[in-house]
Amino acid sequence: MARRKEYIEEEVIEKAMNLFWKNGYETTSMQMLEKEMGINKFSIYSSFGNKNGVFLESIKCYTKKLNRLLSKLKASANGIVGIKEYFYEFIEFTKETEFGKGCLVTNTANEIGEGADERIKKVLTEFTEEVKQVFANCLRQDASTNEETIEQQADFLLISMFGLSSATRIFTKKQLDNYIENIFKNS
Amino acid sequence: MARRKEYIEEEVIEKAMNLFWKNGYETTSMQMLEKEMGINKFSIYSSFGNKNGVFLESIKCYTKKLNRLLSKLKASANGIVGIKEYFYEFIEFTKETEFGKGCLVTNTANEIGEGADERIKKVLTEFTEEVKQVFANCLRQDASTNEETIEQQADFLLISMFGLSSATRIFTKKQLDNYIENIFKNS
DNA sequence: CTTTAAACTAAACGATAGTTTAGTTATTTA
DNA sequence: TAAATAACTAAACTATCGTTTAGTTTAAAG
Repeated sequence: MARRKEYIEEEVIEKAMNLFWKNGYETTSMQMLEKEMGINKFSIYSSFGNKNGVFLESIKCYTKKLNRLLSKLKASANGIVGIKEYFYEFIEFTKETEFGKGCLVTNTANEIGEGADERIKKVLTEFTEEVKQVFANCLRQDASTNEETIEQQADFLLISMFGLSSATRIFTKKQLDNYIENIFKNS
Repeated sequence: MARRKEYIEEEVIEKAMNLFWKNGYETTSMQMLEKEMGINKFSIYSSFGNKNGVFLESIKCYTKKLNRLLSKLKASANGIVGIKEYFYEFIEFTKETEFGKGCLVTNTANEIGEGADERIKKVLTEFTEEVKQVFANCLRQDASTNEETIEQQADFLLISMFGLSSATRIFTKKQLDNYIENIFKNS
């Protein structure tokens, strides 16, 4: 019975996501969000509750983006070679935006503490677990290995992803490529 | 010709370091520092200039701590096996404090952006480069390999350290051990 | 058209951020 | 022992934080 929103929530969240991605959670202020999202504080609060709410939706938006890469890996039947390709695509993905700010999920995992919003912690652990399962499924496509080995290899690749994410913030493309090659040396 | 300080700067910086280590730079406020360091804000500012100054000295204090582990590696002549031992000692080191907050250097590298204090960025890159050189020297102790390979292997190990640092915040001891074993599988 | 309620603007909120200052206490040294 | 000066305490400072509220505009529904 009343006025319609003049903005699309998915659109403004994408802009918020980019700001959080670039600056991290703490450094990003509501004023910065207001400016970047192009809407008033009132609108932000009525749509997302509070700053944590904006951040939560931003991470969901981010994981949705990353999930496009991940679905490609899910669909592939190239075993560990597919994972290697995913690693290369991942470093390209982190360069999609002009700033070299690693991976929002990893950045957040490194930034937040125990007191952090439970919903955010949940999204992070769930996404991390999902990535691990995708890796594990790929590994099962290759020569027969027992489940314990697969689990360990998947963990290894997952932690390697954390290193790669940090590395994209600091190291050169050449160093990143070299890192990936070393991970998959015996594959 | 006047009163003496009632605190030792090295001692209060160690306390500040623990707070930054636990909470990160942004989350740690001057009030928290005041309480933890046990001295007045005036004293903090007269000793360290500003919050950035406290943080800078905290990182220097941290790298000094880490350098004790590193000197052990420098002194060792066990080649890559020595590096592996260092990795294991490193995860123990991150558990020295009751909170599992990874490595302060890595945390900071993941938190700060372009606009960060140049002195802090300098300390981080210098320390990172030093670790890489120690790794490289160890690698030279082993079977003859050319300099390019050594450089690449050192980069690989350095990035692996970043992954391990993040991982200590999230993963179990078992998973960390498994990760290290995988890194050095073919050694 | 009029009613009605949601979405807008913009200003204000209290709390806390990092930093500085005024005034007091203490100790060295001449 | 007195003068000088650095370190102390505690309060105030301005700016900005995240959040809320009061008042206006807009458009859907009766």
